[in-house]
Formats: sequence, structure tokens, C-alpha cells
Amino acid sequence: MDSSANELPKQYRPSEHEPRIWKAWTDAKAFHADPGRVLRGEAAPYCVLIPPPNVTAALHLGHALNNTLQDILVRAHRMMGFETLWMPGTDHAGIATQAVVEKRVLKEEKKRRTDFTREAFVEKIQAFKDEYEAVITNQLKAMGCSCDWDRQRFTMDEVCASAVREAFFRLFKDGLIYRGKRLVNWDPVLQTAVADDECYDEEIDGAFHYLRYPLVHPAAAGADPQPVTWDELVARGYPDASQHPADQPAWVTVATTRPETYLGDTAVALNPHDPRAKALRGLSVELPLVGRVIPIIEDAYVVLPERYARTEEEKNDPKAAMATGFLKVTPAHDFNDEKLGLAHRAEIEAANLPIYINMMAKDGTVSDKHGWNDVGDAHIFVGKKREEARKLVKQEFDARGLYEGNKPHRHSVKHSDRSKAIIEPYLSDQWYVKVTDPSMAKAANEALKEKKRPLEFFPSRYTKTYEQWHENIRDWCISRQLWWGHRIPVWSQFRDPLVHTPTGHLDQDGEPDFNTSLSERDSGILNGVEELMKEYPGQIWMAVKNSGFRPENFNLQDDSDLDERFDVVCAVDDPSVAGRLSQLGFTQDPDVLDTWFSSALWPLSTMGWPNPEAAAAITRDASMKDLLAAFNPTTTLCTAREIITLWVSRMVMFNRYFLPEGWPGSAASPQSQVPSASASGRGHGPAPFRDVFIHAVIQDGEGRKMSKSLGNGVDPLDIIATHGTDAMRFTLCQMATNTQDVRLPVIKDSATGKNTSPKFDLGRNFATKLWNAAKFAMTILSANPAPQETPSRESLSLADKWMLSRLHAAISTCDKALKDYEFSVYAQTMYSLLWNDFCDWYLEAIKPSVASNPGTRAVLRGTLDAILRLLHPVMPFVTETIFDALAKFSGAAPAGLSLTPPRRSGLLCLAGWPIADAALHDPHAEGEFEKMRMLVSAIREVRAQHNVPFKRKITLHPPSGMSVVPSADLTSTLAGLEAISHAGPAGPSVTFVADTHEYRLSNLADEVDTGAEKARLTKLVADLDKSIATLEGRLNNPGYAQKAPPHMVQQSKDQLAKAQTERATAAAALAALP
RNA sequence: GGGCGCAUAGCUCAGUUGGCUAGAGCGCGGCUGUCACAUAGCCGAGGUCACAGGUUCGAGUCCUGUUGCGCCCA
Repeated sequence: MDSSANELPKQYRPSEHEPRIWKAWTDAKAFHADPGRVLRGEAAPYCVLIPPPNVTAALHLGHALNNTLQDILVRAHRMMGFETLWMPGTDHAGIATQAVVEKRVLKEEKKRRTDFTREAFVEKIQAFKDEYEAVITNQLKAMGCSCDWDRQRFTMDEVCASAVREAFFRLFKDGLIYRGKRLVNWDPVLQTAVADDECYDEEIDGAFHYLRYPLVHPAAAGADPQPVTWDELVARGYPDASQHPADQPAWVTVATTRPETYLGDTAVALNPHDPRAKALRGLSVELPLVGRVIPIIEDAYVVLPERYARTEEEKNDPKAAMATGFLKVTPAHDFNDEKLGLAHRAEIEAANLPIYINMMAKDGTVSDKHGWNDVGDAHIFVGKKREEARKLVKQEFDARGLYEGNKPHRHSVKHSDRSKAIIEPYLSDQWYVKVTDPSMAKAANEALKEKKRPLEFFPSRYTKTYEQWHENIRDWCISRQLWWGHRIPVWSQFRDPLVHTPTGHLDQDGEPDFNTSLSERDSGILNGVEELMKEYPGQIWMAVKNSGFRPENFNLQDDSDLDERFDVVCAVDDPSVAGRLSQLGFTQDPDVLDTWFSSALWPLSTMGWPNPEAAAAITRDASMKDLLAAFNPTTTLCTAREIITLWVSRMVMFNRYFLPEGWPGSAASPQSQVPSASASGRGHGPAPFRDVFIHAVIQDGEGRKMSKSLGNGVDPLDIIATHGTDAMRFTLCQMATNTQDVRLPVIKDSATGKNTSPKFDLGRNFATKLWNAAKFAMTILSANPAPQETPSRESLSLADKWMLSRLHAAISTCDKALKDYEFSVYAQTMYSLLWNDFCDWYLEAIKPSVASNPGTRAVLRGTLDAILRLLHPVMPFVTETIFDALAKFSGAAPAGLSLTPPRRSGLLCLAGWPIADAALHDPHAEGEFEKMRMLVSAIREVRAQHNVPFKRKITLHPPSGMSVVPSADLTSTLAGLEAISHAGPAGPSVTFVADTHEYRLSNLADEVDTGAEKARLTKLVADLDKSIATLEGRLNNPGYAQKAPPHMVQQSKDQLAKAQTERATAAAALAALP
């Protein structure tokens, strides 16, 4: 093999190498983590969990960034000798996926979800999921992601599903899951509750409508309420009441953007500081048509109208201009009204009204079937859609002289992400996790202060986001009225009222005493459940409320709505259990869990919790049983900032809740001491990771989010096709500064019509540079092999020592940058090491000497090898390709540079991370080299100024006092000198200054261009004058000499002296010109 | 409404305890088919560090305020 370097083609063509390299990695199982090594104490664990991409769509550039950064960390740590696990997987993304499939089915088959059975439709979604999971997986593999692909999970697979059931079961049993009737964001199109983060605000042109509610005297039950007249109000001191006809019924006017919801009003509110408040005490209003009499309540929440505003601030409240001072309170249809209603519960209930009156069906039409009993004449609205009902209400009020008109009002309204429908605050039965419990939110914040292993955010400012979220958290609504997701594992049925049998005794207060018991039917049900519970110990549970019976078997939940039903929760997914429950009259809750419930379990479910043995059986992977103990807690989570509250927070809560206190998962503790995963830590378990790295969001060149609708998205596969994976990764890494957003100018490629960005050229050019540098190095090594013996330090040239010193610095910087998640620093450091130091200076410097100096060849080979290793995490394919070629040119590394060979299969991804001794740091060599560089730059500048052709060799004349030119050989090589002559120039010459010394150059051309020379020197003198002025100004400042540190003052003096010398020399040379 | 971030060269961004005569890549101008690389090399031009005050011997950096843009939470 005379010249193996020739095997490398002229250019690096990514597509020719990437599939081959990927196969080599996969064949070697290079990314497969062995938990056994961790548990046996053979290697420290390093673990990253992939933020599971939604199976909704293919990955975009944001994913590319997210996963590139993870892969960089993972690959670097794998090389550093950690037993490294990067856990891959995808998320079922409940509502998003269902909505996408519903849309697709409607478009392709013209059918709706409800045209199918639940099972059939879920199957369709499943098929879609399979399709996209494959797309996503292929994308990640194309990106080079070194995940442990044998362990890939899906949030709804069998392993994850059992974790979800177990988590629900434990929380339910512990009283942290309850059923509640609450207002939720209701999507009337998809007919499901949606989370706040599944909504967006959008301004719409609406109006404030002014409705008059007649005032009445509250009447006794059954009696008709009597109207209040204006003269009565005059008597009560109601301001301006005398302006109305005295004997006419009086009213108050409410302002509302949604007139139709008046059907659900249960109060009218005004501010206690409103001058009308006093006069209205004891009165009520009667809702037109409905006839409902509702109380007037006083609450400071109500905005005072402009004319009653007491302060400037109140006056300037934009709402004051619109307000009448009266607010209709509709707790079942507005979140603020709900708060008001609950705050004034007593007053409303005193009026024999429920707090909530729901006047709407699930599809958003007016309905009397959902908790509205006093329809009265308002039946004319029933069945109308929101918009129709609004019109009709206006019309009916108008007909009765009760409509005062409207004012246009642009206001922001919540819309559903998925259906774009306006969100309806809607009262419904939902399941909640009591995250307000101290074992949840508080424990999550305490993780930041854990002594042993505090949770840490990078950049640290995000800690605040996380903390504040937990401080203000509300209970988490986890039920979704969807088909796609984890079905809530609760079986319910309505329960009979308790039977009260007189005992014939009197109680303490002298009242007859009763025995309370279950009905016969309910007794039978309970017996059946108890039997099941015995057969499936710890897997079936039932909660009851204020029953007073068998408390040893069923835990009491006082704050849940269990008056009416029996709820049985199952941790098992067993058809026979389902059958038995069915026989007992139970049906399973039709709802599914919020997607984040299963995502929150990701650090647990992917590792086989709660039952690693069972997970090992399901996956037919024996090592699965050790995963949890070896890798949870994981090391780092990489994600975007909006995920902090949605996902990070919930993972921390769940991990701390479900894993036991003292869960070490570390090699230090023998397994016997590891607490069993079956015990819940209830807030005392470990956080699921140590570091949370929040990376920037990629925007387009205008600072907009990339999105399909804007058409500014960039497909990672397109970039991979045109630039190569490594180029994309390097560019993304280089962009990953710790700012909030990064902009990526997007252009349409005229050839392909696809979106791309010129920024990716940076990475492509860099890969090419590396390729060519390596090719050149190997050409040299093939002609003159590197020595097999470590060369002595003495045999190294200045350039060698300088190169090693630079390498040492770069390794330190990279190590620190990776530790601090400063990806851009890492990329920049490597860019400058390879391009500037290695290519521009070192390779150029050694060209004449490398053939004759074995020490130099050792440094050349060793430096290239180290660069490949350092770059591997960000550019895995090209480095692996070159490393493979370089393996044919073996040689000893220079002393002080450790390059551990690959652990197996000769693969770079399994080779050791380079380690440089501090001894390689050589300030003297760096100083000398720097002097030489300055001289070379000065000569090059003269050459450029005089248009000296590249090939023309010129003569350098050092100043008369200088016997030896610093690094003369290097200078000659790099500056293109023919000779260094201590004699004066014979022919025409040019003077220049370097490091205060006056040099001359001759043989530049047949004749010196005095014009160019004058221009050059004039500019130089001007520049130096500017410096001198600055430095003199500083030194002449009396405070400077007194207060600045002496070394700073000295430095300024030195700089000034140097500038003055150089200026004098340049000025003299200028004067000497003809 | 609460919290956070950004504003530095034409563009995208560095600039970590104040010491700066403010850097990089792209782009721009000049020269170069040169022998690893034209996806390259060499040289160069280009900045009132958003604005206004303040602290300091010294401010891109710290403080206060203003303007503009953006994000998260409610």
C-alpha cells in the first residue's frame, strides 16, 4: 500500500459515507448501553432521555438542534469512558395526533371520527403513528443520533402503559387523584377539554352588549317577586334614580361580550365602593324570560365605571370606559365568574341557587339537559348555536325594552390549537392530580436545593421560571375526552343512597339515632370488588366517601365527588378483571389521560418502572431489569424553554413521588441496599436528572417561529441531502449560544425549490477543510511514516511545540464548554483550532521540514488524531471516515498527549477522549511563534500592498543590530522569502515595522511602487497616531496613575513606547521616499 | 398583570469577576489556477456597542430610566 491517502477521494461526499458508517456503528452495537457495567461499578453512568418527538409530524430543524446537542453530549461522554445511554422514543401526543388523523380521514374518506367505532378509529391512528414513528426514527438515524436504538420506547407501548396504570393507581390510592366538576377549556368542535397550552389567544372584533336586568324584591319560596320602582330607589338614595319615571320598574344594566350566557347567571356583582351599592342591598334582579331571581353581590373585583372611578388608575383602566359597574356572574361559563361565584357561595346558595348553572351542551348549543332546570320562557333559546342564541337574546331583550345597545370591542379570545374553535369555559366532570400537594409541587422546588444532587438549570435564569410555576400551580386536569391515549383505568357506576335504619336509641342531642348502611345492591357490588381486590393484591383499589363502612378496605376521600358513585381503579390490564367489573355493573371511564401524564413518567417508564422484571420479559431483554437502578436519575435533559412547565416540572414531580427516598441508582451501593422500586418516595425520591439544559429556539431571518403555515420551515433531511449531516450538525452547534432565540435566514433553493439557509455552508466548508487537511496529512505520512516510538521533546520544532500547546488549550476549552453546555464555544474552538491553527499555520509551517523530522510527524499524526476525536461528537460521520483511514498510519502520540484506542471494532465513536498534560502548555513557544506570526503578517501586508506575485521570492533585511531573525526558517517559509540578508538592499527596497524593529524588503519587483508605499506608510502613521493619542490621554489622566492597578499603568506605558517607536520608524521611512 | 430575554459591522452572532486600540463567520473590495483544500489562500475596507443619565481613573460590560422587538406564565 504505497499511498493509502490516495484512497481518499478529492472531496468529502457525505452521502457516500454516511450509510456505510451508520452500518458500522450499528453492527458493532456501539450505542448499546450495558447497565451491568454501571451496577458492577465498572463505569460511571451517563444518561440522556430524548424528549420524545410527537408522532404527529416529521421532525423539523428545532428537533435537529435539540437532538444534535444531545448527541454531542452523549458521544463526548461515551468517549470519556462513561457507560452511556441515550434513550430514544416517541410520544403519542393525544389530541394533536387524533386531530391530524381526523382531518386526514375527513379529507380522504369524507368521514368523521363518529362514523367509526372507537376501536376502529384508534386503529387508524395507530397506523398513522406507525408511519410517522418510522419517519421520525429514520430522521434521527440520518442525523447520526447515537441512541440506544434497541431500547426505543413509545409512550403508549406495553411497557409505558403499565407504568401509566401503576402511577395512576398509586396516586389514586394515595388520594392525589380525584374527580371534580370544574370549569375547563372546552373545545366544542372536538368536544374535549383542552389544556391552556393547547390554546392560543387571538383578538376578535366583538362588542360589549348592555342588558337591563329588572330589580326585584326577593320573594318567599313560591311567591312571585315584586318589582322595584324608581321612586323606591330614590328613597334608598340611589344616585340619579329621580331621573327615571317614578312608578316604573327599575333595572340595572350589565355589560357583557356574551349575552347568551345570561341564561346561566347566578348573581350580579358590583363594587362595594360603587355609590349605588348601598341602595341596592337586600334587592335582587330577575333574569328576563328565565324568571330566575339572583342576588346582587359586592366584590372589589368589579371594575368601577369611569364616572365613579376614585383614582387616576381606576379612571385609566380601559375597562372603565366600557363598564356599567354591574357584572353578570356566570360561574359555569367564565373563569373569573367562577371565582366570584365561589367567593360568594353563601349568598348565592341563600337564594336557593346552585353556584353553577350550565346552559350549554357539549357542542356549544344552548341546552336544558346539562344542569339548567328553570328554563321558563327561555325555552326559545334551547337548541340554538352560540352565535344564533346571542342574536336572539339581543332581539328578545330589545323587544322588552331591555337592550341598551352595544359598543364595539376588540378583545382577545382563547381558541383551540387543533380545531381553531373558540374555547368555551365549560363545566364538566374531570380527573385531577392534586399537584398542589406538598409531595408534588413543593418537592419539585426542593429538588433545586437537594444537597446531594441539586437540580440545576442551564442557563440558570430558567430556574426562576420553574420555581414560579410550582409556586402558582393549580391542580392538574388530566382527563381528555379523546379516543387516542391511555384510557383512564377507572371503572365506575352510580351508587344507591345510603339506607338509614332507626336504632330506637337517642343520640347525645336527644335526636333519634340511625344505623347507616349500604343498599343490598351496593353491598353486593362491594363484596364483589373486595373479592377482586383479594385476587389481585395491590392492583385494584376502590375509593369511597363519607360511607363510614369498611374503612380498613377502602380509603376515604373527603374532597372528591364520590357521593354518587363507586370508582374502582385497576393497575392491571386484564380482560378477565374487566369482565368481572362489567358483571358487577361497572363501566370504564371513556376518557383518556392528558399526554403529559405519560410523558411525565418517561424517566420511569422507559426504564421498566414499576416492574423491571416484567419489562424485561415484555421486551425480551434481560438487561432491562437493571436499567432503572443503573440510569435513573439520569444526567442531563435537553429541551426548549416552553417545555419547562409542561414536561420538566411534571417529570420531577413524578420521579420524586414514585421513586423511593434514598434511591441511589449508583454503583457505590450494593444492590441489596437499593430501595425497592415498589415503594413510593412521595416527594422524597430523586429528581429524574441533574442538569436541565434549555437551548435556543430557531427562528427564521425575520425572527419568526418556523412553521408550516408561514412556509418558512426547513427540513433537516433537505439539509442533509445538500450539505451532509455533519455540516448541518456543526452549523447548529455553532449557533447554539445561550441566548433565547437564534435566527437562521431562510431562502428558497432555486434548484430544488426547497427551503434552506446559506448558514449551512459554514458546516459544509468546515467538513471539506477537515477532509483536505487530513488527506494532506496522510499523504505526508504515507511517504514518511510517523515514528512508533514517542519522540523526545527536544526533537520537536517550535511549530510542533506551538501546535501541541494550542491543542492543549483547545482541549481544555472544549472540556469546559461541554461541561457548561456552551456548545457554540465548543464549535468555535474547534473551528479555530482546525482552520486557523492547524491548517493556516501549522501545516504551512511544517511543509519543508516534516519529511526530515520524525518528531514533527508524530505531532502531525497525533494532532490530527486528537482533532478527529474532539470533533467527533459534532461531526461523527466525516471524523469516523477519516479515523478509519488514519488507522493505517499508526504512530506514537507525542509525549503528554493521551489517545486511547477504540474499546472495540476500531471505531472512533468508541475511542478515548483526548487528554493533554499540562506540560504541553508552552507559553514560551506560543510567544516565539506569535513573534514570528507578526513578522510574517507584516511581510505579507507589504507583499499584498505591492502586488508581489505569490511565486516571487523576496529578500528580508533585518535591522543592523539584529544578528538573528526570530524563527528565520518559519518566517522564510510562511512569508515567501528567498533570503535573509544582513547586508543592506542592493536595489530598490521597502521599509516596514514589526514589533518596533525596522526591516527592509527587497526584490519585491523590478521597481518599487512609491505610490503604494506612500499610501501604506501614511495609513500606518495615522493608525499609530490614533493609538498614541488614546494611550497618552489615558496616562495623562491623573486618576489613572493613582487608582489603576500598577500593571495596567505599566502596560499602557509599554504600549505607548512601542507605538511611538513604530511611528518614528514609519514616519522616517515615509520621509525617505522620493 | 407577573416573570424573563434581546438590541454590538450589510447579515448571523461572540465579547463569563469593568482594563478594548471591540472580535468571528458570511457578505463586500483587491490579488492568486498555487504544489491538501477555489466549498481555497493572502491582503483589506467596514462599528457613536439602541437612546438618555449615573457610578468609576476607566463602561459594550455595573446601576437607573426611555424606546423598540421577542418569549414564558396568568
